[in-house]
Amino acid sequence: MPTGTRDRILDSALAAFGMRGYDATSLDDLAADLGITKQAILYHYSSKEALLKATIELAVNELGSALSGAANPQARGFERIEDLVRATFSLAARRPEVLGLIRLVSRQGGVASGKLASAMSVMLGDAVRFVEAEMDAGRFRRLEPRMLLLAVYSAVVGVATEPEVMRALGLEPDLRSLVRARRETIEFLRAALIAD
Amino acid sequence: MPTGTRDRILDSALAAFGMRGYDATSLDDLAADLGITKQAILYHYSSKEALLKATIELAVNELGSALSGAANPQARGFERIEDLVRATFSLAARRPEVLGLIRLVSRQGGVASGKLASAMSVMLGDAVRFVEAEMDAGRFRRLEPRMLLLAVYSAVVGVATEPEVMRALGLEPDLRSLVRARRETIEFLRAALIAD
DNA sequence: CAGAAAACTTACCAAATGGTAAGTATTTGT
DNA sequence: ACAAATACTTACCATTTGGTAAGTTTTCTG
Repeated sequence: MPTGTRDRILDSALAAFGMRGYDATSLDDLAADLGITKQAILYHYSSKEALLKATIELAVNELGSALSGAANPQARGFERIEDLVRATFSLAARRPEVLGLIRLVSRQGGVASGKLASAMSVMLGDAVRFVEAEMDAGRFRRLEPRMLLLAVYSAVVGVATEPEVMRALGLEPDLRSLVRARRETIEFLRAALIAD
Repeated sequence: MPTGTRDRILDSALAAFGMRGYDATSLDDLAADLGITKQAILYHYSSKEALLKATIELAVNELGSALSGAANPQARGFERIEDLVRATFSLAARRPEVLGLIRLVSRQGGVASGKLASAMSVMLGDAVRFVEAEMDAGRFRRLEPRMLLLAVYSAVVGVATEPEVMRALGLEPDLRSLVRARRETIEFLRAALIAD
């Protein structure tokens, strides 16, 4: 629970931007939800765009700490991937808005994508090195590491954040289905990654 | 090239909604691009929402015909998946707005998602039956068919439509990279799907 | 060729939106 | 105790937005 008004605004904005979209969320809506006036928001954040940047920063930090908290440096090979996928699904269940916002920005690009890109490329750089090392050790199938990561990222984030497609497949996007989706995604990735 | 004004509006709207987003596109913008007035748009489509529904219908049809045109009914096993992935990437290169719009709507849900969901569930139903048959024949690894499709769909559409993540990975989202992404995605799926 | 239907345009409008200016209450440092 | 910074609110405002009403031109039809 955030204490200060500033944090409450940030939290509410992250939820609204991540779930309903940036353009679809007005400052008046946000203010009404928080029981304050729009100008209180503009006091803490100089503009709507500045608020967006702050929410992106928060989302990237949350994703980063969720993943780094999960990544046991001892773990080798597929175990480590499994940990990361679990952490991603856990985040998707706990705070869907975080992945929602990251997806939104990473697709749209725009002003704030610079921050996201630079923060992501550190994480992705580590990931590339890990995958390369595993390939060299013969534990992972040899594929182009960056493309492989893109496919893995897309699959995991897509499964975790695509409720309408789940519905079209006749699956309700509730917690039980999400757990099954996680299990199946891990099996899918296991099959794709592990060298024979 | 569309001839009538009505078709030109639809085409332009699909491009704008799919690439920049629904809320981010105003009817005035659209009208200015087309060299007509906003009221000309509202003459052909009763409201912005009605226009959105029409663009979704068009996008679903384009995706449908791209996929059904690619799916050689003779093809069995992974060949068929390969054809579909190629067709999806080809569509992503030719008309990125089509996949963009579908992704947008499938994530956002909202009013128009009903149309999309019903159109998609036919295609997905066929896909589920195909995957199940291949599993029964022992050609595909046995996984939960619907979850498998969700993962495959997410991976393919994600790779094909996530330019910012590609950039974060140090890959320029140009045609050459897209071709490589396609090849790597196919290899990735081959490894994941084909039974030992 | 008349008239009516189709395909627009010009003229408005009410509501919503992001943002500014100025005032007020509250906390804080000295 | 007092000034100054902090944390707001009330009052506006220009612009944009989707949409309506009514008029005008073009095209089809009998």
